[in-house]
Amino acid sequence: MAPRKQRQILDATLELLAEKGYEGLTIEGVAGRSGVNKTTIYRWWPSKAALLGAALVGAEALEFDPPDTGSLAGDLRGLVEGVARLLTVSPSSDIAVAALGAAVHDPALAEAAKGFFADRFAREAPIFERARERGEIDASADPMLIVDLLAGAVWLRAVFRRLPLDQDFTDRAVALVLHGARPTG
Amino acid sequence: MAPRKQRQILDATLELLAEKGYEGLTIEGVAGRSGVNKTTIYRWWPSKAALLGAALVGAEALEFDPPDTGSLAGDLRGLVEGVARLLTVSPSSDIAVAALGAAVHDPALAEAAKGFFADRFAREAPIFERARERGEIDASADPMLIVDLLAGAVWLRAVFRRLPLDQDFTDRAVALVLHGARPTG
Amino acid sequence: MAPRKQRQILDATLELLAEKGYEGLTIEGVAGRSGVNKTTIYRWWPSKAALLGAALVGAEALEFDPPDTGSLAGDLRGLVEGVARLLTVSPSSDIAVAALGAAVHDPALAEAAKGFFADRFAREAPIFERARERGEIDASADPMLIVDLLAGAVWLRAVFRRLPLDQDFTDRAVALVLHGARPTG
Amino acid sequence: MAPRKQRQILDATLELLAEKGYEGLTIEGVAGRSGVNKTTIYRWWPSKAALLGAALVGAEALEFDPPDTGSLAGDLRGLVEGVARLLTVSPSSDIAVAALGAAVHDPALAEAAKGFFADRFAREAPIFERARERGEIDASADPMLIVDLLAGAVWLRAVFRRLPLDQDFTDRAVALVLHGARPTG
DNA sequence: CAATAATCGAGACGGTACGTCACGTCTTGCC
DNA sequence: GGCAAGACGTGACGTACCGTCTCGATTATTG
Repeated sequence: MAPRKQRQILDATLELLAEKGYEGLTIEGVAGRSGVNKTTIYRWWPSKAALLGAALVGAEALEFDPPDTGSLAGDLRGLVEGVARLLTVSPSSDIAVAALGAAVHDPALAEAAKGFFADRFAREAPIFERARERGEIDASADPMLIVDLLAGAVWLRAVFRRLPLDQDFTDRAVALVLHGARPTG
Repeated sequence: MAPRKQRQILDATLELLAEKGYEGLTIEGVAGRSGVNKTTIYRWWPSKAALLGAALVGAEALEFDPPDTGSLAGDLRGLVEGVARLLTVSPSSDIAVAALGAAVHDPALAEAAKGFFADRFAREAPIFERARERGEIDASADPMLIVDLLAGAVWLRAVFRRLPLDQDFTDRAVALVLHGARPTG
Repeated sequence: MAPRKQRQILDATLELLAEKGYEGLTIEGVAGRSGVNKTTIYRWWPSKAALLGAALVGAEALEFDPPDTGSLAGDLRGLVEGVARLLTVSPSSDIAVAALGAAVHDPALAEAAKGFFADRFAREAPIFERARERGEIDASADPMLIVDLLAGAVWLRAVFRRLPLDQDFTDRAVALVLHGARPTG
Repeated sequence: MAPRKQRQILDATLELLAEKGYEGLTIEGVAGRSGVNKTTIYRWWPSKAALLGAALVGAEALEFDPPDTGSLAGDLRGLVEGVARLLTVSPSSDIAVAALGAAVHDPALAEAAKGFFADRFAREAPIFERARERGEIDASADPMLIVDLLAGAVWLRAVFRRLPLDQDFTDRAVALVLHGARPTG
């Protein structure tokens, strides 16, 4: 009913992904690393993407604790720093960037990515509830838009522009978005 | 001095990328499609990534005309719509998304992506110069931050969240950023 | 534990060797002819030479029945004729000549050739034992020298000089060697 | 009317043959070694075999001085030793063995080999004329048979059996052949 | 001494085979 | 039921040489 060797297989999957990237991640490699026969992997996961998808569920590296600093500005800074860390500091960056990059090519991973972002947002939402209670934003503000603007910019800079993401970037980005989202009147 | 069959090869490369994605793009496939021998391709480009990098240079699908509507709001809406179109409408989306996704895995393509974004930004900069002359933003505004926030959010939604990018999204995103970047006082 | 397609592969190898010679013998050709995949061949034999070596073991064309005519002269004539046939009559000549020619270039085949000649000599030795018992040669005669002189001359004429090997040659060669090896006193 | 770079090309051909054997001898390699363009070689020799054939003509390593010791026995010993040296001592062995081995596979080289042996025999014939004058053999003796027996045995042992060719072998072989060829009565 | 050949270098190409890697499938038998 | 072991077909990889072609550049020689 359930693969006895699941743990070893999924662990090896993430290790190899972090070490060699998505293209270097092979079923045979996972089999070798985890000391399991190749056919065993195929019995449970139909493809590399499915295997990786399963491995990512519950990957500690992608764990995420939403900040709660007492102010929206602080929380948003925390968010940006968290995303920046996720995308630039090993080993989470190896896993996250490779997996998200692969999601572009593969429907199964795309679905996983969608779930990942949905789940994340559910955990980020309280930040905005608290902010609304504190009067830092008004009801019409769009929390998902705000996090997408910030996280998107971080992705773009970290992955595509390959620019360093320093304190200054965080401050400016959060300030701009915050300013744009502050309550009218 | 120069590959005689360059045009055919690079054209076939982009076609196959659009049709089958990055993983489905093979040198042998390009050779077959372009009516050229495999060795001829290897003579000029050392890898799939290098070949794709070369093909992307001057790819019409990635052409980009910065908007000039007379107002910063209009220009930014134009930008967002342009990026959204690039990432969601075939065939440019097939090419752009696959290529950017692959840039995550490959240094050569990462470099190409960096160049692509740098070049794009150079063409977007005049938008902000005009806005400054019109007094829509002040000197301290950071144009690259603005475009990264907007383009990043578009990428996130189009590629990772797989959400539709409608008129409403454009308006809200531009409004927020514009509001946050408007001149103080 | 053992290649399931061994028979088909080795058969095809000998066929192609006979048809196209050693240089025309290719792994891909053998794969095609035997209806087997190239990788399957490489799984079991590391090189063309090793494959051919394996194919030659037990090749019917190289089978050899030592003559037993009742006299040394007759047996030696039988030997010479046998070698001449081996080296001049299809298909054994195609196989034997090509394989021996290739042994010159390849250590693995050289080893196979060595074994072939050693094995042959073991089967020829009884001829000389019988001759000794009959008093046709004395104890000091060197059987291997005798067969090497005869077989060597056949090789030289058949392969290098491309001279016909007729009855007359056989008679003269055997007579000379026999005369030289006859018991003293 | 004649290739200007002939010397360099043919020299390089023999060098490479000696170094890497026949299979390792490539037109591109010869071009590289001799500092000549590949097309220049193809302009003058249609194939590797033709090139090698040309290179072998006048190869010093194959030079041959027929012995003249004053007795047939001595001359034959000289012959055997000469052939043994040719086939076992570098660099002549590298060239001769490789070339003769390749002659098995290629008509052009086979022709060259034929010429080589014919030429050699023409130079060996005087040995037997002198022997006849001295009364060491009678008119019916067949010189070519004698040299083929001896040279053939040397080839067999040196190349196929990989046996050492010592003084003893020479003595025994010559004695046997000589004894068999001595004048009757 | 220039005109005119012969000879060569260079660059680009299609083509065959190489030997390798990873894929995904199947069968058999152990635990 | 889960797994290991082994054999296999398949596609693509990146490489080495093959043999050919075109176009200029360089030599000789000869008129």
